[in-house]
Amino acid sequence: MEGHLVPKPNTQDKIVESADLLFYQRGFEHTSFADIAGSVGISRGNFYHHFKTKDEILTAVIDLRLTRTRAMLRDWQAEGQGPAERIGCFIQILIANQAKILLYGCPVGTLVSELAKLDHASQGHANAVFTLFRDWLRAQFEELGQGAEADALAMQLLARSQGVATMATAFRDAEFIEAEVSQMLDWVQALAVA
Amino acid sequence: MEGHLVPKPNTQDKIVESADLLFYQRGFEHTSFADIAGSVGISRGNFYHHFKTKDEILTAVIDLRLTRTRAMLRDWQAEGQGPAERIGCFIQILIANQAKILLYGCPVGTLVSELAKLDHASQGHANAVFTLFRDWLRAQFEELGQGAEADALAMQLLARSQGVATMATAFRDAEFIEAEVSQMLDWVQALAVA
DNA sequence: TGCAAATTAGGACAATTGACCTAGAGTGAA
DNA sequence: TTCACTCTAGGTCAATTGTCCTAATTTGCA
Repeated sequence: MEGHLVPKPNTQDKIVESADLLFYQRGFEHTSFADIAGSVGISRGNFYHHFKTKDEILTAVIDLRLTRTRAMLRDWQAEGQGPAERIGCFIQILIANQAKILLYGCPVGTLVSELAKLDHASQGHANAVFTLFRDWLRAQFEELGQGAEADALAMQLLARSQGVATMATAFRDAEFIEAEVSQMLDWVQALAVA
Repeated sequence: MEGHLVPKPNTQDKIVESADLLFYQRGFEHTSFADIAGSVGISRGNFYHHFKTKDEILTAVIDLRLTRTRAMLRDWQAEGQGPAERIGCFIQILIANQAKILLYGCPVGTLVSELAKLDHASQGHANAVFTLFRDWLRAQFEELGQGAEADALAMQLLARSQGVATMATAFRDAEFIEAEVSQMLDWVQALAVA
C-alpha cells in the first residue's frame, strides 16, 4: 500500500487534495463524501477502497498540511536570510492568502476550532500544525536574542495572526490585514534592533 | 403572537436559551432539532409551533446575544468608572469565561467563522455583535483622547482578544489567557496615561 | 362554565448522511 | 494466456436530518 514508486497523480492524492480544499472552504462536517467525490470526479463508492471512514480522510488531510507546513518552514530557513526576515515570511502569509482568509479564515485556526466543538479525536493532530509554527517561531526569536521570551513571543505572534484572520473574515476587511501586517513587521524589526 | 404580558419562562425563551448554549458548545450545524428539544425537555414536533425553520432559531439566538451584549455594555457604562476601566471590563471577559473559552473558543468569533464557511445568510446578523463591541470600544478610546486612532485601536483589541481565545482553545492554555489579559490591561493603562 | 386560541405530543415525510457490499474493469507478473 | 491484484462504479443500508401534519391538551377570556 505504501511502496509506490509512481510519480503520477494518484486518485488517493487527488481525494486528499480536494478534501483539503473543501474542509477549508466548507468546514469538515459540512463536507460530505459526495462533495469530495464530485470534486475529484469519481463515484462515491470508490472512496471506500481508499479511505474506510471520514476520519481517515481527515487524518490524511492533516498529514498533508503538516508535510506542506514543514516544507514551507524549511524553505524559509534555506533562503539565507536572518531570523527577522524569516519571521517576516510568516507574517506575510496573511497577505499571500488574503483573498482566501477574507472568505474562510485561517485554515489551521478554523479547523482546530471546529474539531474542538465536535470534541473530535483528531483535534490534537490538527493542533500539531500550530505547534510546528510555534516551535519554528520560538527558534527564530531565540536567534534574535530573545531567549527567555522566545516561546511567549511565538505565542503572541500566532495569536495576533489568528485574531487578524478572524476579524478580517468577519468584516471582510482587506485593509485591516495590510495595516496589521505592516505593524507586525515593524514590531519584529524593533525586536531585532534591540 | 407577540402580545405577551406573561413574565413566566416561555417555552420559546427556553428553546432560544438552550439553542444559544448548544450552538456555542457544538456549533450551529452540528446541533440538531432533537438536541435542542432534548435539552429543553419538549417533543421535537413542538418546535414547529415556535420556529418554522432552523434559521429562525439562529436569528432568535443572535438577537438574544445582541440584547445581552447591549445590556452588558450599558452596565459597564453605568458603573461610574473611567473609559480605561471600562475597556478593562471588556478585556476581563476572557478571564470570566476562561473555562468555556478553553473548550469552545469565543462564542462570537466561532459562530461568525462557521457561518462564513456555510455562506449563511445570517452571517451579517451574527457579525453585528462584533460591531456592537467595536463601536463601544471606539467610543471608549475616543474618551481616552485617541480620537483619530480610536476605531483602529478598537479593531486591534478585538482582534487580540479573538487571537487569545483561539490559541487558548487550541493549546488548552489558561495561563496564556491570564498573561495576555495582564498585558492588555497594562497597554490600556499606558494609553490612558499618555 | 363554555369556547376559541395557544400550546404540546407524537409521529410521518423526503432527503441526505456515512458506511458498506458486490460485480466488473484494468494491470502486471508468471 | 492465465491469474491474482488493485482500482472503480454503482447501489444498498440504517440512521439522522429539517420540515411538516394532525390530534390532543392546556390556557385565557367572555
